[in-house]
Amino acid sequence: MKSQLKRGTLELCVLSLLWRGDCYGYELVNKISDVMQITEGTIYPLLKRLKDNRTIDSYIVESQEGPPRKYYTITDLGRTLKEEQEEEWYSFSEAINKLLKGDGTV
Amino acid sequence: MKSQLKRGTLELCVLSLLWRGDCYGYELVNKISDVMQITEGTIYPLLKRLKDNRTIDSYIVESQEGPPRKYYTITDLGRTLKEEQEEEWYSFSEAINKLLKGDGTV
DNA sequence: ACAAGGTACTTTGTAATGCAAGGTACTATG
DNA sequence: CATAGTACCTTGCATTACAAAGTACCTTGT
Repeated sequence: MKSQLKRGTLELCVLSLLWRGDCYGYELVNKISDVMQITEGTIYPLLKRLKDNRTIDSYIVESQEGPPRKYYTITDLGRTLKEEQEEEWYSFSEAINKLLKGDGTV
Repeated sequence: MKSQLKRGTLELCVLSLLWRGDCYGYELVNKISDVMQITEGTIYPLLKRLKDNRTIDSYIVESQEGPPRKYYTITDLGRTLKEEQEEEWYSFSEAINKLLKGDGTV
């Protein structure tokens, strides 16, 4: 059940992290799982969707500590989407908070 | 896409409204759609799930202004779940906000 | 009486997506 | 060489918001 809450926000989380700097997939998994429980099975398909979308792009970097890393970088389109989704998130979460508190609005 | 955000929170919204007093389905649709766009096709199946769950219960009341209304009332189990989900929502939304703002945590 | 519109409920099917589970392959360490 | 850690990817399932369509009742205007 809890997993349902993540829907729609995970994409924003990824865009937000990439907005601050390129990351590879495994790194994103680690960073995000500090904040909420997720696994690779969630992130890799999401990254693929975002790449198909042209929201992000990728490039390979060799590593001496293991297999090569696929770094992701946010595109201009991605930046636009990130701004939009951030707006949406804030207004949505405020609406929920308002409803939960039962301010006159409802 | 926006619809994805609602996942997991709609149930909490319904429980929260019923926590404050019994409502019939159509009334819930109207109250919630003040805050976010939803339709009957979303609420009625949800109410059915919650009833199967024993989270809520229902009773029929005749109406002079149209067809009889099916009022829903929250059960003790429902109250417990509402408290839990409310907690979850607050901690989840704060975690997202923290990630979006890029506080040291990530 | 009858059409139109609002109230109220229900069901069916579809799309989106988080996640478990399984797989590949490389490097370093014991 | 076995194990563990890093890093990637794919398949299939479960959940759930929602469009669409249908039923049935009451009120109001003509």
